[in-house]
Amino acid sequence: MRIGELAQASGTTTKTLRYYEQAGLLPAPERTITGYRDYEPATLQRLNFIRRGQAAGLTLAQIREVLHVRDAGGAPCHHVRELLDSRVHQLDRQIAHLQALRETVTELRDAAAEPDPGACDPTAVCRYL
Amino acid sequence: MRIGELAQASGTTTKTLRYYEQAGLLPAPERTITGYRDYEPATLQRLNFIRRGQAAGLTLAQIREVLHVRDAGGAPCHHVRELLDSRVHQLDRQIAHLQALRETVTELRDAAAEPDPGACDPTAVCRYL
DNA sequence: CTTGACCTTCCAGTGCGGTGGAAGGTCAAG
DNA sequence: CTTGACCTTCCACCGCACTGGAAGGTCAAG
Repeated sequence: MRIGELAQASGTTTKTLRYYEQAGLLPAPERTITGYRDYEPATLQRLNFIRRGQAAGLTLAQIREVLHVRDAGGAPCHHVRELLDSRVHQLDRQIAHLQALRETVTELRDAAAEPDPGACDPTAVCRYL
Repeated sequence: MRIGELAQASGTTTKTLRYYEQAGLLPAPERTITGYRDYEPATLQRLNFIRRGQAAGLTLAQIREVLHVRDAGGAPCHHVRELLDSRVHQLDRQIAHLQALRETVTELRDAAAEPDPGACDPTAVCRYL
């Protein structure tokens, strides 16, 4: 299949597919006599995998590592589990951080809800922040 | 005060201070005869405000707007309240999104905790993601 | 034979908040 | 007078995941 076809089938763009190739996420496909990329249908599975990885918040670099393990003939299960595990911990930290921030910002906003411009010191810019 | 002094007093770098000036967050300071930047001490308050804004997750562009309101002689209380309010809503959305993602990723990780490489289809790369 | 959709490569830019480094001027201490 | 810390401008680069556009080749339909 040609690149436009694959792009449509996978819900992405030709630009992105060429970028993935250059970034080592997709292997360089066969070419037609005239130089057009000619993808195997299985590439669609690979792109779906990439999308699932992205949906889980993995970086393309992490996804690429998994793909390379698979391409080298290995079973990346263990590697994937580790990635997911560290991702869960990262999410826990992010969530905790955002929740604490939400507390702080909410307090600031409530304090600013009934402003008293007269009490402000212009050199401090705004006492509500 | 010179730029290095201000950088140390504010806990940032000379690079960042010049960047803030170029970005419109700091006004161009006086210069000594030899061209050195000569900051007023009040600039420290301004930098503290910028840091508080950043700590609340505001972008430099948003902080700049507040500063410009203040520089124009206005009281930015109302503007600040709106910013903080929209920031709270944004945080709510981010937290909800990350929590849902955490659920999904946790499930994936648990499924991958006892892997069965034999059941995998290499063309799908990894069935645990 | 032309039109228009598709493909190719290559280079450059996006947003965000800086950071790095080169080439050169200034200042205080010794 | 020299040394070393500090300052100046300017231009370029970081990560991340693309995106835009120019200049040109290919293909099928009409």
